[in-house]
Amino acid sequence: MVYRTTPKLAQRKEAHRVNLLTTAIRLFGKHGYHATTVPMIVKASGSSTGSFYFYFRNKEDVFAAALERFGERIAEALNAAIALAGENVLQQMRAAVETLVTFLAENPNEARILIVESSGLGPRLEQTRRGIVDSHARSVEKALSQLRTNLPHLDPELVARCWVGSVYESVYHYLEQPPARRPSAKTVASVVAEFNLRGIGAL
Amino acid sequence: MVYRTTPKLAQRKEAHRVNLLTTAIRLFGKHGYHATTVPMIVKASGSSTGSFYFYFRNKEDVFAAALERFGERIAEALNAAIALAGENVLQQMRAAVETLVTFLAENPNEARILIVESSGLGPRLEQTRRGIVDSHARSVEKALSQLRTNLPHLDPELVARCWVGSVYESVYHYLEQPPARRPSAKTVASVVAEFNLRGIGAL
Amino acid sequence: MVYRTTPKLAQRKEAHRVNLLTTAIRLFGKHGYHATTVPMIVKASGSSTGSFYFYFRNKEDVFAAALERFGERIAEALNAAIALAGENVLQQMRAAVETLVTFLAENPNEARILIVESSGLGPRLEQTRRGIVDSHARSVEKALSQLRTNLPHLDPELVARCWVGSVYESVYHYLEQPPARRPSAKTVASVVAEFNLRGIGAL
Amino acid sequence: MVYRTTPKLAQRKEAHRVNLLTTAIRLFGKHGYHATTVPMIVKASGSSTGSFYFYFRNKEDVFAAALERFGERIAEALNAAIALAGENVLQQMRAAVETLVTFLAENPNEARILIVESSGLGPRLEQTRRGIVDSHARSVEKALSQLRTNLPHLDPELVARCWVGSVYESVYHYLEQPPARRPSAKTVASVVAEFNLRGIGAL
DNA sequence: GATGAATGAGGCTTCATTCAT
DNA sequence: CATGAATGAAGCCTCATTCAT
Repeated sequence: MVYRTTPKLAQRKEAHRVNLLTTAIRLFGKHGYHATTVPMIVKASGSSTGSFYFYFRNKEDVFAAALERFGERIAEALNAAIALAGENVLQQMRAAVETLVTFLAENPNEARILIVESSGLGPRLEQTRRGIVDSHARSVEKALSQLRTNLPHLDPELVARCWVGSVYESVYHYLEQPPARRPSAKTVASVVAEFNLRGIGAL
Repeated sequence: MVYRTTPKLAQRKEAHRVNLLTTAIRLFGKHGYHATTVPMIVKASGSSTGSFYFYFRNKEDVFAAALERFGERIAEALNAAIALAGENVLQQMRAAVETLVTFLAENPNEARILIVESSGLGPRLEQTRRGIVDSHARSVEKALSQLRTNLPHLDPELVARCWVGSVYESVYHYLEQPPARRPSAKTVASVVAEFNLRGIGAL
Repeated sequence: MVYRTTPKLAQRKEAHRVNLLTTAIRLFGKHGYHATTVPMIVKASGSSTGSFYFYFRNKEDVFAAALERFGERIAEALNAAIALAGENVLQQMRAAVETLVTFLAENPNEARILIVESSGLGPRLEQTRRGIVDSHARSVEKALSQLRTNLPHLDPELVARCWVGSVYESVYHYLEQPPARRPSAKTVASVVAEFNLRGIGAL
Repeated sequence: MVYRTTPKLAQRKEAHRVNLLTTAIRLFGKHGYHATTVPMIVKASGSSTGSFYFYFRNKEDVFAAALERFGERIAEALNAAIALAGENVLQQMRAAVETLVTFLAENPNEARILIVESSGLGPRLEQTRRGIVDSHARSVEKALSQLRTNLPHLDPELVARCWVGSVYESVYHYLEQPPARRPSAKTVASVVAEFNLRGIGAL
């Protein structure tokens, strides 16, 4: 990782950091947290141990960074989709589920990190994961509260978990299948959305 | 681990093995797979390293054994519950969800092992986990096929995943809460069952 | 470090531990604390990293063990010498100084560890060192209190430090000289004893 | 480290160097040689890594510079004190001890560097330390030679070591005490002087 | 069968130092 | 001259596993 050209320093730094981070995500997604070693990341990214620890406090830190960044990207995607879906809350919910499924399916490495690898890694990462999952859950809860008038009453917190759980497990299962056997992400998305909307009694 | 009495050898052996396994489950459930070391298991069970490796091929092996045993117990519990529920498929499905949720909630260590810790541990354990999850999914698929006549058509494989995902995530969330804040397992079970039955259009 | 013979297990363990410790002392004495690495100790003793950490918690721990053991040996030597010196406190003091100097000179590695290498190594080791030095100082203080009748009054704590400092620095200097140039340890011992006894006004 | 004014270049450079050196001394005195890292010095002084290595060959080099500078300052202080003490060699010796003790006590960081931290750091620094200690010892030897007529004969080299050792250890001990418990530096100085003058039989 | 001492590969991390800008 | 990003050697330590007793 030697930059002989002359983009501005800040750019080079950012590029270096991103390069490390991207590589890390790929490897974490492929081998999992524990099986991915710092030397592996360093080698695969063409950087050096020193640089790694210059940009990240430690291994946990890159993982958290990957998770956080992914959380932000998900939030952006969801917000955009919801905005596009107009005023109708039902349309918004459907859009949200479909976007989430699609987005996860399109980012398999990150999805694996979030869904599969981020559990059981100690408090800090559990915390970060929780942050993301909870934010999904809260969106659902919020939408639910706007719909509740004529819906059967179910504990919204729990329903939100069901919602999130069904999305994650579907995507997990989807990603585990050999690409040849996979249905289109669109299909998965719409089935899951349907299931969930029915689940709350909205269809 | 000193056996002064002289029951038959086979019994002593089995007791020793079970003792190690039980201790391992507890520790895996509490600290997770990686944070639980063989010395920890050995010390906590009052056994010895040598015995550990006499009864289990390696660390992965105990974990797999724990997982498999738990899978069997779940299957037993589900079968019993379904048998009790009579002929009505819908009743059976509800009984299945409620039993699963309750059973997981009542065995938090094992549940954590299954839901939280068994992901991202390499092919073999992933396989074992898959076996269990898939068996749940297949039960759901089967029930679905008996109901399908008048249900909206949704890919049964996928629906089964939604079903399983909502159960696992609910229980995960349930277990993460401080006992004081937890609703009763019964409540959770019935909400999840309701959600899932609605999800397939059966309510 | 493979023991194929069959002395009792406890003996083998002790021998292994002592072997490690002795090697460590030699290397610490020769290269100092920081320049001595665990791999060096392991290699030189024909043991293994694992064994090292089986017998000692960490590098600091061996050093402390070396220091403590040496402290005990010094105390034993001093007590024996004082006992031999009879009732006369003055004789005892002289015997103490001479024994200390001689003992240090005869155990150059340990002496270096105590005098040269054990400063500035963090609280725990500083503590251990202090323990030894303080015990010397206290012996001096005690003797002083038994003599004080007709001595000029000087703060005993301080005088004790002067006493210890002069011994240590003399030995340090002695050990730094090429063996050829060294006077006999006896000579050094008696000069230092004389100086110190005069220092307190006892001669 | 930004210089907006424009004093002559040489002055700026010198100021920069001194700033680094001063900071280094403070940190070395506080944390010790090994626990003080170049980044620490650089950050604390508001300079940069590059500058550090512009002004000093390496970490050892700053330490040596600190030691040397301190050695010079001690020598100056001693010479001044001796000059002030007049012709009487005994007075000179007393003045020397008292000045040394006081000076060390007044410069605790540097004193720690000299007494505590400069041992066991490899040949070069050992050498530098030796230079300073030896110069003290030689002063004592010289004074001794002027007094010897009516003194009991003791190997002057050794006596000089006792002398230095008692000063260092006293100051070491003095500095280790919490400021609240410390007697005045003056007191310490005079006790040590008394002890040492008696030690050579001059009182 | 039971024991636990012994092993060593390999992980994570620090930090002195260099050099391009 | 000043800066600080980049480097990588090397240290400490853990832990799954083996095997002699």
